[in-house]
Amino acid sequence: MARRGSYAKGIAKREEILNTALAIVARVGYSRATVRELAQAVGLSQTGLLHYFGTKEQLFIEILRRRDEVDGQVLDGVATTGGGPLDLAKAVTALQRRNTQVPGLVQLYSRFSSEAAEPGHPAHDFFRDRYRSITSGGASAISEQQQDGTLPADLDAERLAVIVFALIDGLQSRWMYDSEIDMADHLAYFWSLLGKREAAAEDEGEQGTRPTAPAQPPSHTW
Amino acid sequence: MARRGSYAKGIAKREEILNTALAIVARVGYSRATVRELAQAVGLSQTGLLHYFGTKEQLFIEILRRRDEVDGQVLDGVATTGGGPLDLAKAVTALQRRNTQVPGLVQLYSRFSSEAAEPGHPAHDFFRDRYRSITSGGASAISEQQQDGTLPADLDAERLAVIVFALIDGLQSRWMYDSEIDMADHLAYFWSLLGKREAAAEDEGEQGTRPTAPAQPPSHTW
DNA sequence: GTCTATATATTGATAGAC
DNA sequence: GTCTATCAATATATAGAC
Repeated sequence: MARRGSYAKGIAKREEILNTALAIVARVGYSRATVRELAQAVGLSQTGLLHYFGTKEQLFIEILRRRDEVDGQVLDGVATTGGGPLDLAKAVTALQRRNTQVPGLVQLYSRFSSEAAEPGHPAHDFFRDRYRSITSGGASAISEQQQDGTLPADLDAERLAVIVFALIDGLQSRWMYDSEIDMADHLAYFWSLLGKREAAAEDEGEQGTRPTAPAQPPSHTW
Repeated sequence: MARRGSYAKGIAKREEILNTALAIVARVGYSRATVRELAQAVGLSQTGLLHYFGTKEQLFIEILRRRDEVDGQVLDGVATTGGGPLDLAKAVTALQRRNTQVPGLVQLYSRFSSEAAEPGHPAHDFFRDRYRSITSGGASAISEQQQDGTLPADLDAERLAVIVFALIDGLQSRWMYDSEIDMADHLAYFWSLLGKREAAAEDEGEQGTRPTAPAQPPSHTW
């Protein structure tokens, strides 16, 4: 993109828009999140908003990217076992619990990803890459935990990673129809079925956001 | 609905439309499955098609109902262990393998169900009820297998049922982005993690449609 | 029952002024 | 950078003839 005018200001405004849009979508969901509606919510005209993102799809992609970033930061503070490897069970369970608070985002993800499944869709590559990324990241985490002894060594890390993230998606789809079902609880139960488990079991009840380790460990960007 | 004119003929035509539409959608997917397109495919005008189903949503609901019926019939011939209870692992694995052959239907299900997650959507109740139905059916099957000894007795049948069907949905979402991943294989692997397993393991390789038992057992309509 | 023609409603995108 | 005004593309639904 050509940089003219106040470059820094443009970025800042973009950030501001993104954060607001993220909050709006989280509340009103996908259907009402038209470009017009979003523009109005951030105090811009439709054209003004599109000026920053070009198309609706690009805007939504950026929203989801931002969400992933935020989630990654949350993970850093909650899912590392005292400087050890990422505790995947703890991580995904925490994120799933978090999702309960932002139904609109869950809906955005569900609908947008299902639409973009079509090969020619502008967001197709984004989701494809994201899937691969989280799967490979998840598989790595599992492998580390296996060496660590916190997960059984005979598990197929790659296949398990695919299964875990598929389960997460599926639970969200289900939850949208029945908010009574506890996504985090089901996820924790799944981990408990894997045999040996350290952290997954202790994460049953409340949604306490106790900062286990306020250190500054590596950022898990997926 | 008021019955006038040839009632039987109306039903027959409806059936014919449904079967054709099912095949069309299975091939072209959701986006191209507009009422117009579907109407043309069955040799009717848009209005002519809508005459039978009222709205697009109703049409799609009926298509999915029909699909479930067909799937249920398939199950009857493949997933019963010699007159015993339904082998859930075998059943869902077989269905998942079947889904590989009808990408358009997988897409229809994914997109339509994500759209209908919105509370006011015409198809919301259909999916809600369907989820409940398959979950309760799945939980029953698991319970029976536990008594039967083909599944560990300490499993939480209800929670496991939710997990299984969520996993199925999630694998489909993933598969649309990466048709290389073997849904049935991952599903089978999941079952293998549950400890004791009888039938799930033998279902690894090919997609042979050998009719294990050509009997006429009870129909599993979920 | 089925068709033609049309109404209606949305929405994302663009042109061009300021 | 931002806005007003407008375009253009769908797609569903309906009116009314045959």
